[in-house]
Amino acid sequence: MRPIIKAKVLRTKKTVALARWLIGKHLVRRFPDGREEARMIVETEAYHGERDRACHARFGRTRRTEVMYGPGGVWYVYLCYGIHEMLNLVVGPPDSPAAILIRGVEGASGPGRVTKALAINRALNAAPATEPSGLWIEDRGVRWPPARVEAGPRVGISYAGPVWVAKKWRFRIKPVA
DNA sequence: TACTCGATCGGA
DNA sequence: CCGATCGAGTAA
Repeated sequence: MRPIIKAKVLRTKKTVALARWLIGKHLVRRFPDGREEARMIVETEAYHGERDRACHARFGRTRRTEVMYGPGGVWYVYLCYGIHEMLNLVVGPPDSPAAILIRGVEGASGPGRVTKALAINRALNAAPATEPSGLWIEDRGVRWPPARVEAGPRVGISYAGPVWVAKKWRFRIKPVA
């Protein structure tokens, strides 16, 4: 059996805790030609609820954010700056819009690079992340000590205002100094 | 319909 | 520092 993460975990744990928990898990991609590639997640960011002024759900329920209002365990993929596809994992129970941006995996630092490296685009929006279809997550047993995971402010959200910029909802494995 | 601006990146 | 490049969201 593949160690695929369960949807229940993604719907019950809190958003920020899940963003931290996701570090060390593996993002597994099955390309259209059947080939598979797995990369460890090394950087994430949490976006939680309509109150979070940095979250797309701050405008409420719209065509784009609809997927975030469904149950956790599916992908939310959107286009940013007209160029970059951004990969997010929807988490939480229904009607609780929240998502985690995958900002980095082994060999690809930056959300735009992650999707480019694994050929991910909006065709995967709303697709399940908890079964071996096109893209899913596995727990392959990697455990990083808390001291190796750094929490810091989210990137590129200055429009959200100081209160939300200050939240340390970005997680990444510390570079080996 | 006419704006504005973005959860970024690569090049100058 | 700046341009790319397009669609979501707002205002009208």
